Amino acid sequence: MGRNRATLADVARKAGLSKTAASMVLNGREGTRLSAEAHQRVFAAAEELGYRPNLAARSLRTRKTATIAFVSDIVATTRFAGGLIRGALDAARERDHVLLITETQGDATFEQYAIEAVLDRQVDGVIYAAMATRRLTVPPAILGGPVVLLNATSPDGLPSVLPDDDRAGRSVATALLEHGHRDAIALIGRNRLKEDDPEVSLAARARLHGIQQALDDAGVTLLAECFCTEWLPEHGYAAMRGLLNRPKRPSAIICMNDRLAFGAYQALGEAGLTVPEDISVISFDDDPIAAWLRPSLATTALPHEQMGRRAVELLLDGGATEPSLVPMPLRRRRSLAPPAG
Amino acid sequence: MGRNRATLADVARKAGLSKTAASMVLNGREGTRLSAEAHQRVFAAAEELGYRPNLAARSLRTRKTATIAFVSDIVATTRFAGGLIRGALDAARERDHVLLITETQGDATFEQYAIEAVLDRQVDGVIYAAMATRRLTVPPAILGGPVVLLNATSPDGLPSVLPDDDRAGRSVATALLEHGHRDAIALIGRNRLKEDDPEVSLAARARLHGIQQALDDAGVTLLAECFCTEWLPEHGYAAMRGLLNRPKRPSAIICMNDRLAFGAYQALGEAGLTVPEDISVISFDDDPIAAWLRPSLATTALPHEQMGRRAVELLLDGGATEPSLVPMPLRRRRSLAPPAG
DNA sequence: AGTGGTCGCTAAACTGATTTAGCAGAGCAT
DNA sequence: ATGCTCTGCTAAATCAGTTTAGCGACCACT
Repeated sequence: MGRNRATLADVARKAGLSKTAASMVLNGREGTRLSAEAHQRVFAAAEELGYRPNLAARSLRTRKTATIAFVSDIVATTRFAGGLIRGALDAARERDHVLLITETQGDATFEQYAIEAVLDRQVDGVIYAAMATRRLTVPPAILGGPVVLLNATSPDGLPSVLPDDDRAGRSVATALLEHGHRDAIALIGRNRLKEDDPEVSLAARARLHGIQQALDDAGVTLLAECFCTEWLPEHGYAAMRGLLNRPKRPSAIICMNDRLAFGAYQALGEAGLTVPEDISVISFDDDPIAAWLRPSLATTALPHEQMGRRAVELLLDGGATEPSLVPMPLRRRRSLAPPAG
Repeated sequence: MGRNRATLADVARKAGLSKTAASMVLNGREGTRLSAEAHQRVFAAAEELGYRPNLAARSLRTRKTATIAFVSDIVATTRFAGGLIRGALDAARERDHVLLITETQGDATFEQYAIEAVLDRQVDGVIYAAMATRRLTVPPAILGGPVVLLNATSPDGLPSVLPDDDRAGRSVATALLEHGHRDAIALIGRNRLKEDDPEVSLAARARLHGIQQALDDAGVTLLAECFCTEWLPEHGYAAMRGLLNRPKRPSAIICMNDRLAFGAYQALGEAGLTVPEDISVISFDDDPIAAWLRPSLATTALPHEQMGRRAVELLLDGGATEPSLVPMPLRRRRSLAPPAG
């Protein structure tokens, strides 16, 4: 790869100047007194030779690699990761950086390996990303340089980027209230583990909190709350069936994520009920399926790209130490309507 | 990052030997005549200092970085990419390599930039990946070193990795034949553009070919074929509705991908028909939604992890120049049954 | 004439590894 | 005593850049 690339020495020779001069000109160093003509000659030579610096050599001296490590537990390879990586890639490119991606798969040995691998390559900083929004402790090895937590926080007070699930919870509840739903709103996706253990999830608690705040403010209480061991379609399906067996049918459902909502749709369809005429549905994440459902599902979007971008910005430009909360925009879609009759 | 790491010189000093000796011992060089005791001392010193070589320095000398570039048009950030990247990451780790990921977004300027960025970092090879299985021409700049095409082929005869869509087509059709479907099989997702232009898609043509071969072999002809401008749920929905308006109702549907099948499910549900009792459905991709649908959707899985893995293997271990076809396993699920009546 | 300052530029050190060439000493044969 | 080989190790070059220290020429001023 990259055999016979022109070196700085080649450029200098062609320009009839020293390596020093060539280096200074190409780096646009201020305060050097090289003549305008010398500049011309160096630029011309570099251009002609198609010169590109060898970054390995440069970083040996400067201890900068213009490379960021993106270390994740498992996020890099899930459908949720795409946006995070894309945002990070974009922001990195804008700053002339590049991303070295590794995955730990939640395995301590792999994590150790991944971190050594990136540190050996002298990365300028590490973005440590988690698939589920949660609290974690970062491996001490990476604390020697800049670190930003993505979709996670740590007790160390490291800079971090999180989605604003609390406000999302409020938006979701408020959207239902605005449509006139009050005393027949049900919630699918309560989960003690997720709500109580910040190392498992921060989102569940925050979403729930936001929802309850907004309902409290309106003097509304939930008609029912369904607990789910996981947030997968089958659990949403089961929960929805359970709800339909109760005496009072809900006028609206809040699902803790879109997959639950997908399951709820299935149960509603089987029961011969239509969304939103019979029941409104709203949820969280803006998974691609949300837009594919019939009718399309109102939801609050996890701002993955923004988050990835913000992480790079915090890492390279520095920034606040308190968690950086990224808003989750509400996607108003067809699954909302005023309560029937 | 990585300030005050011990250097080889530190190790050598502590071991009371030269850098040369330390380097040779740590690299396990054969044919050197260093004493067993010297080995001990070097290992002990390295261990004690937590020595890790500076790979920038090493690669300056050796021209190897143990780093692979993963350049993709847009694949890195879509739900389809996860598996490709995960497989590549796994295989790379097994070979002590790491992945530098960039995305071109299909934009020539970005592509140019991405390629320069990775070449400047002296990567050992490039995996050039496409989101849609298709033919493309690779930018000449990367031809200076090893290249493997992932989910793509090129006219240059570069090594490439493709899913075996043709065989998948056969599997799909055969699965229906085995269930006894014959003269009432319909196909959703014909698309001239995808079928005829290899720069748009190779999969459509191959899948179709496989399907038709299997049907021809059984002396069966399709009941109907629906053309779709895109392979999204809404198109599957529309196509399915069209099919249900025809005089003879199909006993089974083949969808060219799972999203189309998802749309078909929606139309079937609205029409009050049940899968698989009234109509069997089978498709391609094994998108996560396939398992979430009710009933779960039989499909042929795009072997993303295998493909990513294979790409790294071809790149590092060398290999055949003809396209490497990775089998697409059939996922037998609940959406298949013998025709009604 | 001597001193000092600015201008325009370069030699050489430095980064941390690998690799080539070769040295000192021991052992042995002549 | 001389020459030879083998053993066990090291000095120095090298990779391709950046950075420090400073040199020679020219000018101005006292």
